[in-house]
Formats: sequence, structure tokens, C-alpha cells
Amino acid sequence: MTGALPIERTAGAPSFSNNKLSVLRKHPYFADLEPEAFDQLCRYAKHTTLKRGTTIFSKGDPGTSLIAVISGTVKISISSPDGRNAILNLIEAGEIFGEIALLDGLSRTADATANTNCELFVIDRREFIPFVRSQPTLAMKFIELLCARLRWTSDQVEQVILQDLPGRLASALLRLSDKHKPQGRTISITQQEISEMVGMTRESINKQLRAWATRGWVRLEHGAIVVLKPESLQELVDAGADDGE
Amino acid sequence: MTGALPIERTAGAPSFSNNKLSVLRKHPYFADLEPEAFDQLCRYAKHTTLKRGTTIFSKGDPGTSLIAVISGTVKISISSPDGRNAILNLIEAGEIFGEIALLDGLSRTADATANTNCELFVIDRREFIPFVRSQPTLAMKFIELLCARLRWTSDQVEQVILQDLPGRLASALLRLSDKHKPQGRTISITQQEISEMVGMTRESINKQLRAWATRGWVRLEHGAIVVLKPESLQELVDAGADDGE
DNA sequence: AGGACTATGTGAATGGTTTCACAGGCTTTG
DNA sequence: CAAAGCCTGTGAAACCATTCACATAGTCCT
Repeated sequence: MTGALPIERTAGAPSFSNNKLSVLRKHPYFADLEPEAFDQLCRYAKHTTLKRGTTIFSKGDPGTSLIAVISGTVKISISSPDGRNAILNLIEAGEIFGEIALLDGLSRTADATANTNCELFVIDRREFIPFVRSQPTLAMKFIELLCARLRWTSDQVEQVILQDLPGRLASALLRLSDKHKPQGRTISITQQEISEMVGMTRESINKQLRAWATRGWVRLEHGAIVVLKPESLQELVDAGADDGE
Repeated sequence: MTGALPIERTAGAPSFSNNKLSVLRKHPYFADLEPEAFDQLCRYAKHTTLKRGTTIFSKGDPGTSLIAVISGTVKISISSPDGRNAILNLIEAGEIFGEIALLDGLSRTADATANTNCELFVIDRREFIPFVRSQPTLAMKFIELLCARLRWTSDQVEQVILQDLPGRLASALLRLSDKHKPQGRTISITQQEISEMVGMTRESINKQLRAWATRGWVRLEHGAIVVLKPESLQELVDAGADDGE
């Protein structure tokens, strides 16, 4: 894996005042950025489209770009030599990723793959860093972004180390349903994916979910989970061990 | 816990051109900061001394300060309702911590306690944020700091989710001995502390360490561990499950 | 030097998760 | 509209780490 992003379609920089960018513009990270700064940022962007399953970059690659998701979702994951793998985050439309390697110039910390077909904007490091330096507002935005990531990741460590299966699963569901608030309580994710996010097997996850389903805490659909009683799950997380029986 | 830092001794701002600051000055984060900026930064600092075990702040507290360690070490940890607790990081002399809550203005993500007697500098948020905004170089430094933290934390997630006990322990030892390079391969840490860093029980850790000790990979001392064959430990991490037998 | 405290060492029983081995149910695709 | 492929569901056996219950060994304090 050499890490070059497989670009299928690339459009020259200048004019992207089209509606594609509105997805980005609306997102908290860019919403209160001055219009000129935002336009300038877009000038560095290259547009590309990928099919589900495509590798965007791999752990260890030199990281020279920041990537924004216009549509679809991107999976950030890592894998061990013996085949197990773990999902660190799912990036949705309007969010950006790859900022760590972009900002510190070191290698990628994880793999990124297209989890669905998706459209991306790719921003190159060389042009970007001086730009950030010159825009204190943007720098502060990135500081906020990094803080948010750090909070997310610390949370993950906390859950994985301190909680047992039910606790981990519950807090994962809560974090995910928080992120998807607009879509109600339906989380579009497979049990396989959730299991890789919390670091347990699909079978164990399935059994726990099923137990909660019979209690009416969640409803299981094909490729999705609906959280019906977030309060109950929250209690379980707060209470520590014990599956809520 | 209300989160006010228990200040035993406070010195007015102006003149701290004494040798205490040289510890900070030498550290990578501040080494190539312009002298004027560094001096100005020190003007916001309050000096305090704490005894081992003192709580510096608790998870959930409003975070209004950045703290630099002049001497001693500080433990960053979290704990679950049922008493288990996990160590996220150990901050040594010359390093800073508490930057997340300082920079994003939200609450503390973890507890901080003095792991030994220690001397600290405390920098208040209100005065600090405008200062960062005005100093692009400093802002970039913080971006680098946050990136480094994120790499450390992601690494932790990776190890905890993907590796079994031997693997986790091995990579924890390697990370720690990296940090302590100057002191040779001796890591000053108790088995209790290590167990809380990798999220397993002290007993399990002890048994694994003992097994490695008889194989000559490590030497166990009172309150310390000497890594004798880092290569063997590294192999074990790379190879995935299997305790190296 | 003695007592208190913290750190280390170890075995047996328990228990939560994984592993393995299938069976159905949806969905997508040629 | 099959067939293939991914998702879900489920039980039994095996395993690894925890728990519990002590015993020993350093260190600090007075």
C-alpha cells in the first residue's frame, strides 16, 4: 500500500461554488469561518469519487492530505497481524479526517476505507500549512477539532478499559445515536461493525443486543439498530458492571 | 470535587527567570519558541507545590488552566463507579497537561493527581487564549502537542482492543522505556500502575512479567522494571497473540 | 530497630468471552 | 429470479483473565 489516494475523477481548483460544498459549509467546523477563508480553502481542494471498499490510505503511509467527506461514510480502522481489526471512527458527510498526519507531517495512524460509495475533497499539505499559519481563526478551529477527537478517543479508551461487554456496548450505542440525532434513534450500522468498534466478537454483541431487544430497550433491524430506551442504557453505563438485569 | 487547584504556595507573576523554568525551556514544546513569547507565557504562570496523592483536578471539573510540571510526576487517570481505575498517562517534569479543557473550554476529561511530590506552574485560561490567538507559532506548537496526544491515545486504543495480555503488556513496556530512554532501560513504575495502564489485574501482570523474567527478557526490581530484550518484546507485539513461547 | 505500609509473588476456583459450527433471512446482481 | 454474499441468530465447549485468599519482601517513619 503506497498510500496514494486513488483518484477516479479530478476537477481543477477554481470554481466550486456549487451545492456540493454546502454540506461542508454547514458543518460546525466551517460554519463560522469567514467566507473568504472558506473560499480560499476550497481552492486547494480536489474532488474525487470512490466505490465502497476502496482503500483511501493505510496506516504508516506518509500523510500529506486532509480529506473532507461530501457524501457517504468513511471507516477509520486498524488491524492486527492475526486478522482481527478494530474500527476507531466512522466519518460522515460534512466531516473531515486525516488531520493528524496533515498537521504534524508524520505517518497515518490508521487505515481509511470507503465504507459506502462516497465523494471526497482532498486538500494537500504543502499548500495548506502556510494557510493555517496565516489564519489564526482556522488554527483555533483545528485546535478545537483536535480537542474533540481527543475527547472521543479518550472516551473510547475509558470504555474499553473500564467497562464490561454490556457497558461498552451501551455507551457505544449512546455515542452513535448522539451523532445521528437528526435520523431519530436509528443507527445505521451492522452488528459486525459495532463489534469491531467495541472490541468484542459479533456473536457476543448479538446475544447482548437480543437480550435488550426482548426487554424493549432496542429494536433490531437489518443493518440498523434503533435505541428505544437510552435512559436505561445510560443507567447501565453509570452503574458499572451488571447487564441491567 | 470542585476542581479548584489546592495552591499551597503562590508567588506573584513578574520575575521567574530562575532555574526552575529551565526545565520547561528545554522541553521540545517550548525549546524553539521565541524568548519574548516564552517570557510572556511565564508571566501568566503561578507557582505551586503539592504533596504526593493530592488531587489536582477531577473529571468533569470546568477546566480553566494549563499546568506545567516542573518536578515530580502527575498521574492522569479515570475511574469507574465500581472502583476500578485506569491510568491514561504519566506526566513527567518538563511536560504540560490539562491542555484539552484549556483549549476548548469544556470540562476535564480525566482526573489528575500528584503521583509524587511535585512542583507545578499553573496558567489561567482567560489570559491565555487571546495570547495563543496572537502567536501563530504557539498555536502551531499546541496543534503539534494535540497531535502527539492523539497518537498516544490512539495507540492505546489499538493495543487495548487488538492485543491480548502479553501483547498489551509488551507494548506498554516498550512505550514507557522509549519515554525514559535517558535512564537506560529502567522504568520506574509499580506493577499496580502498569496493570492500570493496560487495563488488566495486577496479578495477571505479575505472572506474565515473572514468566518473562525467567526467560531473561526483563528484570524485576522493587518499584521498577528493566527491559533487557526489547527486540523480543517487539517481536511479540508484531506477531499478534501468543506469549512468545 | 520495630511497626506500618506498600509492593511483589502465587495457587485454586470462578466466570465472562471467544471459538466453532451451523441455520436462517435479507439484498444485491447477473 | 435464482444464486451468491453478507447479515443475523444461537448453542456447546474451550480458554483466558479475574477473583479471592494469602505469604513474602522491601521501605519509610519514629
